Amino acid sequence: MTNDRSAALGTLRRIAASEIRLPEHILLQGTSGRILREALRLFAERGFYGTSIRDLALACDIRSATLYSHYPTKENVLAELVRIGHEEHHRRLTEAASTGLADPESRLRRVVRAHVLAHAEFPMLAVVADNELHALSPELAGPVLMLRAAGRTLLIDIINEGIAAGVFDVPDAFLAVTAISGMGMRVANWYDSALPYEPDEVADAYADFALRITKPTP
Amino acid sequence: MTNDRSAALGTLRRIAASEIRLPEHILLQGTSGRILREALRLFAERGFYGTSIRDLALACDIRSATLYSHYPTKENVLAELVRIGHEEHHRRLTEAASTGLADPESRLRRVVRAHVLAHAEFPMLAVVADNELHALSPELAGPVLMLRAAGRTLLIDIINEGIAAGVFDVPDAFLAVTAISGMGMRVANWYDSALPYEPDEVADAYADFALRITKPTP
DNA sequence: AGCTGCCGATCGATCGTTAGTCACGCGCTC
DNA sequence: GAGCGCGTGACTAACGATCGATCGGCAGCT
Repeated sequence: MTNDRSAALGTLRRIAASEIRLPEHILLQGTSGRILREALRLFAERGFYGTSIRDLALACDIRSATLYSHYPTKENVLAELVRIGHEEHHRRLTEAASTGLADPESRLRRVVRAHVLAHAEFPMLAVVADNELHALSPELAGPVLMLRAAGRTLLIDIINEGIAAGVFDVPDAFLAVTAISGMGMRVANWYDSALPYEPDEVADAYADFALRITKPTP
Repeated sequence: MTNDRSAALGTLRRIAASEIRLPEHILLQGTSGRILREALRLFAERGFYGTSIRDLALACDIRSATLYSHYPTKENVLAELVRIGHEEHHRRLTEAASTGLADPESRLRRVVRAHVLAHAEFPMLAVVADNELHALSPELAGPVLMLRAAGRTLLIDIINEGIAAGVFDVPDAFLAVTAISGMGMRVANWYDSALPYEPDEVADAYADFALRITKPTP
């Protein structure tokens, strides 16, 4: 028995969600789109190395060679997904940070909401972008790493700004950032639209948690 | 160029830590121990499917055939690591929950501390146990799933107990549990002993965050 | 001599990728 | 409008490499 990956399927899911979702502005017409969608699902469930070109082709109901009419390599398919995921996440974060009231509390609430919403609305995309990034070569991952750094900086700045203004009081800003961003990232692993929570509710609750963490305790 | 995974190595780490650590009570003598240690590092950095038997053998400075003198299959090596990780985590959690003051606030603080400590002291073990569990066949993963469920129940019970006693006030107990356990799990990905934080400090800070989340706001 | 731990050689299967071919539909010229 | 060239997208077949796993045998020890 050399390789029976399917034996473990359906029992131990790495991600709860089962619906394939991508941002609406991403065009998914034709075979290229179907490949991207099925790759999203398979990479999220089994990982990049756990999915073969033939697995992906089978899911798309095409032959494996046809994949190469649409994407140069398997790695480029992953790179496309990782890029889409990070760009969507970064777009939402920067918009949340720059729109609306400018006080640290309002900004933090909006940014955490956006962070959590992105992970609840696109769980597969978030799981792939977060956990399969390491499978990319440096040249393909480079642009994405800049987006990640920018997002991290954005959150740190808000926290520090709030501390400086006296509206936040947290023992350690770095640890607060890791906690807030970390709990949001994990949402992608457990959230499922079958749960009795709308993404909006989760985002509101987590934004509340973030403010409880950062605001002064009596 | 069929398969050059090493190209992506050293640049995009899935885990910050680089020190191979296992609980002290685990015997690691001889070749079997070296295999387990190197498998821990490789599975944490590249994933189970991203690590070949020959990669593992090379890291241990033995030939791939020798591996099978110590473990029946590659999957069994992973199963052993996943088992150790979950047992250690569960042992710490149950001990924290049952020792010391019995009020919900004290228990929550101790359990979150234990949860975070386990992830900061053994980041590789936590990453493998959390993210590679899906690569196990159902029969090998079964026992571990029970430990996971027990840990989840433990935290939920403490929260609900605190709510019933009136010392906790949280909009939604389930969401609070996902947030608290989620932020702790992510610690394994970013914590590194080279950072200016001791595991104890992180655990204290996160326990503080958990109580800020659960305690009533003024 | 017998046991233990390790290794070289190799198995069949599967990996990512490529080459070559063929059917279809478009816009072109006559 | 008919015939044609051509790009597109799909296919079959196969490549060399690597996969997980197996086997017999050898060296060193008791």
